[in-house]
Amino acid sequence: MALKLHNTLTGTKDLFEPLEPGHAGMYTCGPTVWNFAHVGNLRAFLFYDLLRRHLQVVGYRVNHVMNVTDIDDRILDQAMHAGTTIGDYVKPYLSAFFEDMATLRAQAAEHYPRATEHIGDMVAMISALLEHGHAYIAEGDVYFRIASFPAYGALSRLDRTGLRAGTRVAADKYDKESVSDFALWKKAQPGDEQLGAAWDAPFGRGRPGWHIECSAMSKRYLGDTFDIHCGGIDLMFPHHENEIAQSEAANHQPFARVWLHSEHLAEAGGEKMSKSAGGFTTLRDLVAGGHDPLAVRFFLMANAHYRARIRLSNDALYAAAEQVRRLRDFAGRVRRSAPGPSEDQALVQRVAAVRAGYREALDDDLNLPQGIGLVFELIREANAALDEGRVGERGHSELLALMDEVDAHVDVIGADEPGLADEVERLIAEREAARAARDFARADRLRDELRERGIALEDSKEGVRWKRIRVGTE
RNA sequence: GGCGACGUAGCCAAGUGGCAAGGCAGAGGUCUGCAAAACCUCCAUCCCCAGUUCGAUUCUGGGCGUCGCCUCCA
Repeated sequence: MALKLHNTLTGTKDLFEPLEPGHAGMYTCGPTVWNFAHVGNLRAFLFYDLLRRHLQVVGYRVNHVMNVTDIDDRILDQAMHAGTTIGDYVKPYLSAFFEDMATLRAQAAEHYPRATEHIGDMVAMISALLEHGHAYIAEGDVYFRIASFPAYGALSRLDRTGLRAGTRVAADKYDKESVSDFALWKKAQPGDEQLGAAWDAPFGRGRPGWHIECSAMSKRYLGDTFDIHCGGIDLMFPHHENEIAQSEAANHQPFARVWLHSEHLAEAGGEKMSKSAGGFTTLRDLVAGGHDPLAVRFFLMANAHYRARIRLSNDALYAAAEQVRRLRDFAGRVRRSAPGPSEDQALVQRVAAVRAGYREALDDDLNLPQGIGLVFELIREANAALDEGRVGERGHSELLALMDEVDAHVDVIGADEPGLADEVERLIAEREAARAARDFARADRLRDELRERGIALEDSKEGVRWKRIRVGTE
């Protein structure tokens, strides 16, 4: 079965057909590095990760561009308060972003263009828009003329005539021709020079509006028309709508062919997580709270479908940690077990069926939760078969293949185990000696000590196994 | 006010016009020196009311509830 993706433009799940056979170009709206990314941001970024990984699984060579917005109003405000330049202000948050992505095991994109490094591309595009009457200058600012782009609104299906005669919109600037026209370029303000936030342009010194960066940078790295554009659902309007208008008006070519939007992560109370709405949770908060980053990754990626809203909660995170543990325990068990003498043909067929079902679920608009459900069901059956020695050569290799396929997306199974410290090894040996001497009190004491240090032991016929566990109580 | 989404067990969640995946938590059991892991068993009239249908959780209409977008936002 071929890959189907839910395209916001059509509103349906459509067969994915790339412009160029075997290649997939994707542009994903990245972070604004004015602060740490919150878990809701990270959910979107892990959705991108799932998409790029599955495109690779299907066989595409992926060219993934993820922009970094390093200039916007919030950054300007913060830099001004901090008495520094936007470049310096942004630095720690930029590295924090890459650290978080690494902690969550997100694959690196092929390009991470920064807005401030592509001002020239933006200026060129704005100039083209001005030339063709799609933009106009008003008191030094440049606006996009929405009236010049009749197709505006196709993505979000927003009826602009129903716009509320709003307080905020009207209170904006009234030198715009229409309230919906948006800024492409903002005239330099007195403080902007010190912040390092002003550039020369034929239409006056200033700084870019927010939307233009994505149009300019996607063009630079992927061309006028490209395969996939992703973002959080809140970017659909107006950001993505504006991108389409700018790009298609400037390039006279269709923009992104497929639009994918991921749903929000909500706070425990059910409300959308965002800075303006109050508190927000970062990955660092969760890790400090004792949560395993792998559990966070699994929760954000596999707990629910990307187009379903999810709520962040400790319980959900603990449940995810258990699922990760179960996957890892099972994969480890298969890996270390030698194929048994007898082969349960029914099991072999079951594994093959689950492999196919898993792939089919992912091909169906990246339905990882469904695929994972199939896998867990099989794990129970396979564990039983392993208990009874019914897994032969075929079953063994089928199971290994399945777990590799699962890990190609979730990437929590092969995540490195830290090496066993010499001291821990010594303690295990000591405990074994105590057990052999039937000094169980001493053996249990040693096991408890290790547990307190995050090492859990499992006695089995093949010997003592150890693994890392979450330390402390919740 | 306009547009839209969602409501499945204590919690998270997939899904389908025909006996309701999966995970977590819980109860009982097998195994174990004790544990852990694993396995077995148990745990849902799919928000309410109408309609269409042989049959609806799934389709249609209405209601109630939750949330999102319309304004910076992943």
